[in-house]
Amino acid sequence: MESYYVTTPIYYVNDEPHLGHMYTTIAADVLARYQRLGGRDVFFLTGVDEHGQKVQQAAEARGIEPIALADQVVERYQSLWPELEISNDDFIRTSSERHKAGVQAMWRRLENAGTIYKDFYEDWYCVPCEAYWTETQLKDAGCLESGASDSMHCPDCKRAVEKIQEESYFFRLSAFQDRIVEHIKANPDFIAPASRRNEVLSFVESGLRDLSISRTTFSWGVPVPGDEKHVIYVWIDALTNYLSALGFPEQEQLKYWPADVHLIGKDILRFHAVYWPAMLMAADLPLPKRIYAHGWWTVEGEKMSKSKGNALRPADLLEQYDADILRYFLLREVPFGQDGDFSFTALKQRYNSELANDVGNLLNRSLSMLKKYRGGVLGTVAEEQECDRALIADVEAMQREVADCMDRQAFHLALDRVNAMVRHGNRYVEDNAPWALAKQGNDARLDTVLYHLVEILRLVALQLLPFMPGKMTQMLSQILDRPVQADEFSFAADGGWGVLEAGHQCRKPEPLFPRME
RNA sequence: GGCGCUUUAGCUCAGUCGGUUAGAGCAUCGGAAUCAUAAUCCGAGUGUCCGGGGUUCGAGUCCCUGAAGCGCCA
Repeated sequence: MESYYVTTPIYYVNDEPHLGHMYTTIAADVLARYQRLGGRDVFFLTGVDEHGQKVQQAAEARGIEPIALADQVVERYQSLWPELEISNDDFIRTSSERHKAGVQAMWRRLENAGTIYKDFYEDWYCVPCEAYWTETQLKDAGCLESGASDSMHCPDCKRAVEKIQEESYFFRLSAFQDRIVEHIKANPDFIAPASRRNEVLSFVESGLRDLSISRTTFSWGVPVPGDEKHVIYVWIDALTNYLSALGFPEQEQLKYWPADVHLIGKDILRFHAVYWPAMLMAADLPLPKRIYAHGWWTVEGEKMSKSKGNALRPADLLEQYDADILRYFLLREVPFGQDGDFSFTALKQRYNSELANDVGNLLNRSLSMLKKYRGGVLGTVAEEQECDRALIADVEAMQREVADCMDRQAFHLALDRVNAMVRHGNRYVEDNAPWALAKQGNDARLDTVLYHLVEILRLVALQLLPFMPGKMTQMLSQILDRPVQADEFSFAADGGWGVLEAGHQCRKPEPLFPRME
């Protein structure tokens, strides 16, 4: 069976779960569910990054061990994901033994390949503030006292900062510049969306500098093999999660590697599109097939921030809306890859027009008529007319086009295509006016029309199942008249036209998406 | 400062290789229908395709230039 490996980033435990984490993880889940329906052997990974100075300091400030702090935040993620119907196959923690083994193995591979060397890392340090600043940060903040780089001052307290030198291991990133450029050029879909690809390309072409990959200033992390006063810095530690979760290095044959897609936020694009491929090249491992950087959400037109206090908390959203509604809105409202705005009026508008009025009402009116005119039982299909054939052709086109969209992570277009199918269904009802057929006693035509309606509803539900697993299992329950599970379906067994048979009984409908007032 | 992107209907956006009358959804207005969650369907549109210049038989599309907004890098 063909495999499919999709990942989210590992989320940093210094931060509570927010809308951004929720967004990436839902997108990954929809891909995973869609591929499972398509019969692929799916591995969907998410997890947390627990290491680093910030977590160590936050733990110290609270007088607890870093692992205790991490445990608390991990619990927040692990309890949130099921509420959002996230179907991840694994959850990787960087503090786990299997991850440490993977990271240290990666280090040794890089070392054996001759791509690691020891040198000194330079930084600026403000003694009173106990804060480290990079030269770039200071220059950006305009902290040059006399315009010369040896007279920097601290952006916070404005006092002079001193240059410190720290022993550090380096990775020869510069040696991979040409190969990375070649790879990006030879694989147009490697980095998506295209605008990000261009950014990365110009960044790499402008010249790569070697990367500092260890620290001695904190200890909460994976020790460098053979030099325990060094801790492996975030790049190698975090990125290697995608392999350690698969059993690297124990498993020589990594079943799911290379990943089909790493979903990431645009803030970590460079690490995934440049550092990670270089590391994999050095370690002589295949590169992921695609890295997709999605955009940011604003809330009611404003940037989310702690100081404004307008950050949307997933738990609060879930009190107001079904997980399915949030999943649908997030993926429908904004093209994946672009920034978007989360507004409650937009959510309500989309919900009412697309889910309540179009999908929900088509289900309701169709099953109501079936109940009213035929006791809920499907009849046999008589002679098909042109409009019936057009409807079937449209369903089949929808299935192909949605598949194409999902291959490109174009969620909003996939949903738009399904909505077009639903509109076609509503048009079909008007064109055929089953109530008139019932009045005329034209049973043969009435049965044919009702059958076509129920079949397209079933196939529409199947396409929407990855997006709204809860609502769509309800929809399928109404159609199939039995309790169903999302994972019992597949495109192979259920995706064809005509699976429902004459004599099949459907349920009396209940509104699936009640209108929001 | 360098590189790149964007600018199209009231709003959000699509528009392939230069080719008939520039499209979709939402919102608005008019009509039809009564199966349905007052949902649905049909119809009507409205356009300085950011400005200016150029290439061409022909430009939303290609080239030059200006403006505004944004991204990455420095």
